[in-house]
Amino acid sequence: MRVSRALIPTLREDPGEAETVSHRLMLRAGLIRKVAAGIYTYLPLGLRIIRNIEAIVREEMNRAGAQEILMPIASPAELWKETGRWDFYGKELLRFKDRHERDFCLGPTHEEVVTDLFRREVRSYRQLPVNFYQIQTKFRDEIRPRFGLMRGREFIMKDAYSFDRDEAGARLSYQKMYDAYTRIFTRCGLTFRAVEADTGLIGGTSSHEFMVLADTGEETIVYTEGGTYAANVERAELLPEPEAPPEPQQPLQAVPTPQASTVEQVTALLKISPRQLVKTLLYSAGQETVAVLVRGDHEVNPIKLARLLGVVETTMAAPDIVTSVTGAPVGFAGPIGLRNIRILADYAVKNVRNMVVGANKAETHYLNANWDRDFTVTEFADLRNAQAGDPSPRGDGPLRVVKGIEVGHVFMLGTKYSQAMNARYLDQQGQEQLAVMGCYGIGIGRTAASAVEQNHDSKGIIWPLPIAPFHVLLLPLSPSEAVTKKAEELYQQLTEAGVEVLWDDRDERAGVKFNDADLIGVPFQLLIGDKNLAQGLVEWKERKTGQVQKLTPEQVLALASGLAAQ
RNA sequence: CGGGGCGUAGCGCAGACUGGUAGCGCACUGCGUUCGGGACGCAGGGGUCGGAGGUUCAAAUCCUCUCGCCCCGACCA
Repeated sequence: MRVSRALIPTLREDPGEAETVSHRLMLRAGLIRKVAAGIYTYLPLGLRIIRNIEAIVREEMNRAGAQEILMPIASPAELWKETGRWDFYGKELLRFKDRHERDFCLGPTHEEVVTDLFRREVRSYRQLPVNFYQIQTKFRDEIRPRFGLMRGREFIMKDAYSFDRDEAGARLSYQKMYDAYTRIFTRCGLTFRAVEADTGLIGGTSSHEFMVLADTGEETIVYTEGGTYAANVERAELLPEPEAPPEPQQPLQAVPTPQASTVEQVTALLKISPRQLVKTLLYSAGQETVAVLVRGDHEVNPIKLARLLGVVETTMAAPDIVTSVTGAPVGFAGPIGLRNIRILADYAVKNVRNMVVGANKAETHYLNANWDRDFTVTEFADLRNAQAGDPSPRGDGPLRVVKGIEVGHVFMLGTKYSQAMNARYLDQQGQEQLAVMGCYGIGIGRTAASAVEQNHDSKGIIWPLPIAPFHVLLLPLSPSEAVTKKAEELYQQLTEAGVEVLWDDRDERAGVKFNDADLIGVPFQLLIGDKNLAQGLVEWKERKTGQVQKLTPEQVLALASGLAAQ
């Protein structure tokens, strides 16, 4: 491709709208342009990267035995009503009506549509297992789209759905996808980790997320040094702490804490450690309000709470509920004297003696409260987020914390959707059985953005070769006839040899070309200048290291052809 | 949805407080010179100042409403 004929609108300056590295660089390198919040056009270079990732995904999915199909973006409400997700999915599901006033939505995921296909077309155990996948545009009306392709509303996703005869089969299908994902992200040149995860809106019995490690990641993951345990912090399990030796119980005492309602303020005022304070948080779970006790230096995990209570979702209680339950303004809730409400406490609270708690009275806290003397805990449970230093549930050392970007997610669905939609097959005995499902997603655009997060320097992007928009960027450095002629010749020879070459044939000065080349991040630059050419040499420069080799055109041809063949 | 910020030429911004008919850099067009890390000269083109309404002799500027975009938050009582 010739730069002079292509739309590659690089920007000299950082666009004002972008903060994150990948967002900024993808705009500056002329890969994408925004159409609306979270909605982007892929320009020629950006699309080439997307297509490269898709090709790797496709190869590995096919290799794993999955069959490619393509489902529609619009789907009718009826299917979603069958599984209850028409109501359950909430505002993220973009709904609309057709001209006949029939309800439709833009598919955020395709369990309903694929399960409908399965129940209509697949009859026999002999046809199982099957795995259908597609690479398609999804729409999720995100609360807050951000960071360019990282969290878009419209985005390209590979989604796959497996159907098996039984749990054991489903586990095999799941493992195949897990292995395929490992190969895919490895081939894309990413540093990643598969972690245990929560199943969220998709549901199901268990899941793993594939996390690209990056400081800008929106997800927090915990893992152990030895690598035997890794989980999303939403999911990471914490075991009960060993019981601490008893301490003498001090008398309960109410103290004024004027202007101090947060943990920070109260601990500063009373000159105590946050570990000595126990927060009392009120949560709404459906109609019920519950009190949740966690140590001052810990955070409640609302997903764990919801799971314990057997509800879909828990939210912080509204201030008026807090006031009516505790009789005090927000900031002074405590467990002592709370009536008609379940009091759930995190395991760690059990070991806090003579704790500080809110007094259910404005600007007042209690000192020296003890759970076995002053109030009743309905249940101790794992209710908080793991943090660095917590013990691993596998007993293999302290947990460490890193940030990650979720690029892939695999789920064991069980029979959640087959049951709801009556997707059955006939087994060997002629009996109807529910298909056991799994589903598996990869964010294609997010994978591209993650690659930028992990591979860049101050000058721009450094694409891993397998997903790079081109293998080689050909840079004639002067407009002399000799240079122009040699560039044209090499362009043709390389292209014929199967090397993907971007030829910067613009009438620009060398500096401009160098800067754009570094920004776009094609892995290798082929420099043609008068001085070297006079000796029959050209330069081969690696973007990542800046290393330059002076080679003959023949050597370049051999080298580049070898790379392209990889 | 809550908080903060921003919409002025393709991009980055100034002008607004103190109202007087729009400017800078880059990019773009033409000609010439230049040519290995973002060249230079000369001559040009391009903006209903996000939109609507209002105040005023006069509005990018003041007031009201509205649309869009970005950032933080939406768990810590």
